[in-house]
Amino acid sequence: MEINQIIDNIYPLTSISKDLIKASIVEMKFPKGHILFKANKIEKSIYFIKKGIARAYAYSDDNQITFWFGKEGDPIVSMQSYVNNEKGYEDVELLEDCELYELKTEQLQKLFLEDSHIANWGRKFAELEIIKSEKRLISLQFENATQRYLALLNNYPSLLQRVQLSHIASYLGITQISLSRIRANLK
Amino acid sequence: MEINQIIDNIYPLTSISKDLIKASIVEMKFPKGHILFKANKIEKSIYFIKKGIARAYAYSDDNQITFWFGKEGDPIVSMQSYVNNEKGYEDVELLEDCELYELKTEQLQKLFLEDSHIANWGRKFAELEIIKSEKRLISLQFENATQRYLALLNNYPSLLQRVQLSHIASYLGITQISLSRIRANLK
DNA sequence: TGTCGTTTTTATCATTTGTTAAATGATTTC
DNA sequence: GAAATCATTTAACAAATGATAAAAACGACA
Repeated sequence: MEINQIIDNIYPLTSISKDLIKASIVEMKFPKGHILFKANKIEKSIYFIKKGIARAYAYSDDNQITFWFGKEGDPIVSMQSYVNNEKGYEDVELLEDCELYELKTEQLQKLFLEDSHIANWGRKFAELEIIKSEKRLISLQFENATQRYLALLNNYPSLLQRVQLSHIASYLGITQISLSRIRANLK
Repeated sequence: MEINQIIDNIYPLTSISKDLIKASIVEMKFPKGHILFKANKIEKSIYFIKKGIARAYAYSDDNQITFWFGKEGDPIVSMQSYVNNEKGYEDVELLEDCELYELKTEQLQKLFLEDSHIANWGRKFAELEIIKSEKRLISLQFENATQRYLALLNNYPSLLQRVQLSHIASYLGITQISLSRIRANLK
């Protein structure tokens, strides 16, 4: 997805303000498997996915637990870094060859203070992330694993073709074996 | 908690901007048991808790499931209404006699467009809500019920004295009976 | 204090999910 | 195309949680 559309989908901006954001954006390519964010590090940039797919995970004991997937158009953000300038707890791994738009947090923070439209764009950006997070939370608390699996496929039909089941199981909060059982029961 | 402190804790504002927000705020009192938000309704206001405690819940089949607690200093927001001007899915019930600060969303939206400092305040407000939501999500996905119970008590020591165990169990994503077992095992 | 209604705990059994191990399938590499 | 590696499924048993019912504890209040 192109950067103009990504920016506009968040909040409509005049072309002047949009150009200010775009002037701070650099396009980058990374291969499948690249680790974009490392846990326990303050991330200095946020990204938008032009092409490809990514996951965020953290460790619980020795297990990687995936808690986020991002696809074309989605932002990649370590919220702890972005909001509080603190170390994040997650790795972000690219699951396909990716084309990304990089935006340095420091530059964005400057724009927030210099341009009130961009401040409102940043507000909307955060608000939309809350909605996503809240939906996911409700899904985890209200639905059982089977319902969550079906809902995920519904929201994201190509996920099965693009991502290993072990990552999906982990995202759903169950073991891969349990997901296998669920899939077997659905047949 | 007083409104000045609540506003400042989110993002520091000049007294001019802060006064603009405060001019739109009305203090209100409601008795224990009052239903502040009703599901399937567009909520026109957000609130801040001066004194008291509240919970948000939604129905799953016939069961109320509590997914949020708010105490002194916390905002009460139906995010679907606040962000998208759409119907919320939750009721909010006051669990004690409450003193609240009411802020009409429409007035706040105006302030966002008129005052860039307030726009940044609104951005920070949203960003802090993301952090809360993300922490809760991680807790639900990474921790078992016992760990979640202990973490909740840790973050919120007075909760046990102020809220029924049935609400806490529901918030933890387990039945009250299961919470009883967990508590018995901890002794 | 004693009763009533509500909240919390305990007990029993069924169901779901986790754990470990092994078998099957799919993909890569030489 | 055979071997090696990785992903997925199946099986058997253990542990955690849910459902239902009943008992115990607690609180409000006459």
